[in-house]
Amino acid sequence: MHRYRTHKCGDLRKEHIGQTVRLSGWVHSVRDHGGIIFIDLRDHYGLAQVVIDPSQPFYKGVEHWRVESTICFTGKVVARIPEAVNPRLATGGVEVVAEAMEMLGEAKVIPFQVAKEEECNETLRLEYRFLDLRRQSLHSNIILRSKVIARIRELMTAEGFMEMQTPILTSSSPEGARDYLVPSRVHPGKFYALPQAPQQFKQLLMVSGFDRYFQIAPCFRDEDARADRSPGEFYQLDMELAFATQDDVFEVNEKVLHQIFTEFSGKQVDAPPFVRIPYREAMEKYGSDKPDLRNPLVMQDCTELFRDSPFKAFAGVVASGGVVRTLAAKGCADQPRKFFDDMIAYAQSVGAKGLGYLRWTGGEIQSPIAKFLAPETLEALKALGGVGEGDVMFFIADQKAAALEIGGAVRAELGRRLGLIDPDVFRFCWIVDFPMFELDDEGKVAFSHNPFSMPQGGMKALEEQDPLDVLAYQYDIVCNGTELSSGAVRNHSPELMVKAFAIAGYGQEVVESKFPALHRAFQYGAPPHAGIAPGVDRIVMLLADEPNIREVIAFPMNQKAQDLLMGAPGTVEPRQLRELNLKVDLPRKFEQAPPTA
RNA sequence: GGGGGCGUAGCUCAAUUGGUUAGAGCGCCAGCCUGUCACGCUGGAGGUUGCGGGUUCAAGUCCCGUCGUCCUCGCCA
Repeated sequence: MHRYRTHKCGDLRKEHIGQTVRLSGWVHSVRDHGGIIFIDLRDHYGLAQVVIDPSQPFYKGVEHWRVESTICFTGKVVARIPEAVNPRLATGGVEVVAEAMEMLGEAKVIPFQVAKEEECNETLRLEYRFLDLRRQSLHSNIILRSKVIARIRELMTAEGFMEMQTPILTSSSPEGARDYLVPSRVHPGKFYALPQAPQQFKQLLMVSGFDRYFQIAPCFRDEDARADRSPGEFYQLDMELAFATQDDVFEVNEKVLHQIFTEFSGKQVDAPPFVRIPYREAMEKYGSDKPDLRNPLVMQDCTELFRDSPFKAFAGVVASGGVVRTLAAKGCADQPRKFFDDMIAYAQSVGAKGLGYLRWTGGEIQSPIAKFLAPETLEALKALGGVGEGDVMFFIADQKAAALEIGGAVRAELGRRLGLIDPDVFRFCWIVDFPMFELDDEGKVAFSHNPFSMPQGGMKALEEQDPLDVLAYQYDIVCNGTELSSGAVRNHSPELMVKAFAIAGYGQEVVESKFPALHRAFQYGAPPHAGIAPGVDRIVMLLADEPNIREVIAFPMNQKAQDLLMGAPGTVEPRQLRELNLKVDLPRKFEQAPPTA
């Protein structure tokens, strides 16, 4: 008989009746009836009920076992009497009558319950992550993550992609997020950087003649956390395709993502091809470059209807170069006054000066602004919004960029409050045609996304167009309002690269010194190539229906980028610093070494 | 770095306008109980109300500061 187990706890069925089995697992719950004790023994696979009779020599000790201890039982599988069958348990038809037991690992009193999943403060959960991971919801999220990644590997391989590794210790890149740095012992004063993404390596693999690359790639960025952004590190399904167009990238991703989302959720998933929305159109209609398409509301322009309006609040905005945008919400005219007051307060909280509205209810128009509007204006608005009795139109007047942003926020809030978001579907879209350049804070032309993207129109566009009008073959994929990834057709021409950098204010020497590998490689026969890198954590988050990314990561850091279980980051020995030729020079605030976790 | 929420027993939470000895459920400890499966019943222990200061006859409650945590803005080529 195996030292620890002949079966898994979740295995036992009626067919095992009569067999002597050995099980090992955690004490999930103890039900002590004085004359008989029931123990639910739990492992990764399930629960089994073990019965301990008072005649057993170990009976006395069992009463004092703490839950979450690990124990090995040997005993006979018997059928439960009909009244004692538990239909909620896969193993509920049988139980194990213990004949021998061995304590494998005793548990202290646990700081929060594992068997009963009640809310618990997150600091404690992170300090005792190994206990939290035993709990069913987190445990099953991590199982889901493993299955999703395994399936992604199968699907990508079937599409002809090769999984390849790229370095973790690499060089710091000048653009993008802050790097995590690793000091070099061999080269005093020099540093490696952890890759923010394997971007340049995967492009080099294309130049190296590999045709289709993918990797479940760790990415390291020293940026502050959000609910959907884990600090420090995260994983991408990184991929790159040689001799490929934007459509080739879309086709593969639509196929793989549709398959994954269909297989691992009960929700309805958009069928390929996914909707493609130009960036500027997305901003105009949804006020966002990651619209949630489950929300049916769409912004419309009604600036001209207010240009000469007696409603000075709006006409004044228009006269000063601003715009008026409207959102038509069907069937919410009978919402209570509080609803409209709350919407106005919400709009103001996101920067609006106000929020106008028209309600078609009781055969008339109820609105604080209706009296300022001519009958023909009201008719024109009604026609524009396609509204009628029972409907409402909301209005935002501001300078264009602000109006779009506020309108986007109001659109999302209306969707939430009015229950317009179908929770049982995954709606995908591609946002395409991002601008190549934008103005930075100082009003200078800068890359708006990725300096490696191919400008649409090539050299001719770079030479002849206003840089701010040049579009890039740059795209995002969005699911239910979550940005899963950015990608691009890459700029594989050294001349185009130098020209693009020149427009952003960098000389050729900058390209050569900051991106020596790509600049050199592209001069020796580079294939046109394109790629993308959907976020694995976010995919699993959507599939698990979790609002927080930590719920799909086994060992996440807290918002301040600390690992409370391992105590990272921590101090190191002076010897280690000397070896690296490093001296720590703390700001006054930290002169007393902060206590480590 | 900025804004907001939260911080009361091991855990989750309650405590009227500032007013008696800060309570409950779960957990823990002890006892009882032979068919439970969130077992049940009885009893018990457990509190610097995050920390420091202030206002007040009186502070968990109000004010100031500080720390922790979460959400968010900045940031995320």
